[in-house]
Amino acid sequence: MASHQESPDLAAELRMAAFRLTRRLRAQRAVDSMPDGHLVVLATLQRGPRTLGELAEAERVTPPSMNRTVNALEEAGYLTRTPDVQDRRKVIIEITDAGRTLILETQRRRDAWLEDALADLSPAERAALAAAVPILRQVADR
Amino acid sequence: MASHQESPDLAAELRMAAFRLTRRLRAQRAVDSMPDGHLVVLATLQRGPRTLGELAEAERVTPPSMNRTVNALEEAGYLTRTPDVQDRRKVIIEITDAGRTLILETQRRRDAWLEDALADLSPAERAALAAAVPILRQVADR
DNA sequence: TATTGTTATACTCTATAACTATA
DNA sequence: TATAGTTATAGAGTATAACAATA
Repeated sequence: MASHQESPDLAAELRMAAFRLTRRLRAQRAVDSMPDGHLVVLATLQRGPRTLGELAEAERVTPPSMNRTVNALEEAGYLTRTPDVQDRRKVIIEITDAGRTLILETQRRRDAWLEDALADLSPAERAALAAAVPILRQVADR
Repeated sequence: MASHQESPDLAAELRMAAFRLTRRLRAQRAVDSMPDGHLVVLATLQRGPRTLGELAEAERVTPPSMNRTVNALEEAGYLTRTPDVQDRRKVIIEITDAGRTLILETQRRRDAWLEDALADLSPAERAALAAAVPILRQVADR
């Protein structure tokens, strides 16, 4: 049936495994009431300031929708808005220290759960995962 | 600092790779207007009939919320409700042929995208992924 | 009296359309 | 006239509280 594949169902099995894993990871949050979408925005801002439009495009969400998310995060003190001096139509959105702390705490919790799980594996199994990670990234980024 | 780990950031890297991959996969749907939660319910029903409470618990959602989802899927013809003859408080929810078709089509599309991506890899890379899949599943199910 | 499912109602997140300010 | 951001409004999805039917 399948021609070149070592496992005919590699795609299906990889899909299911990835969905299950992220589902478990998603459940680990620093602030349980905070929606996942908000955390993703903060994670993006951690890599540098963005305009509203850039954030909206990065999350594949409409500008009004992103505006609401940004409003909530601004009110909570996790980011700041500053008008762009070059083009005053634009607004520069930057993460605050509180936002950075929140992100780090969230990632720490998620990784703590995952590290626990990985610690139960044999060294060979961990090596197999480590070998797979760059390939997974390559597939996801293609 | 890290003691036993081959890559100190294996957990963080695996987390990011898994999130990216599922994000891409989630974008592939058979019916674009259908919410992801609805598809997951149908996927559960594909493994056999369930009561409303079982579905709600499986998705970690409240019964009223699941009821709305089930209403929508029933109206669309993707599942049926039948009273339980043993315990008439219960309702047996079963997937229809239309629902099965929808699920298969969705999985086919998602896997088609993934299979395309996997086809670009070398046999060694595919083998590395195939070796990682059961370990990923073990981690996710722990 | 407890359990299963459902209805009523409110809140959150997202979208489209319309508006303001700037280029 | 076009663009960046915002406001107004509406449509999903989920939650809590209250209710009906059955055990």
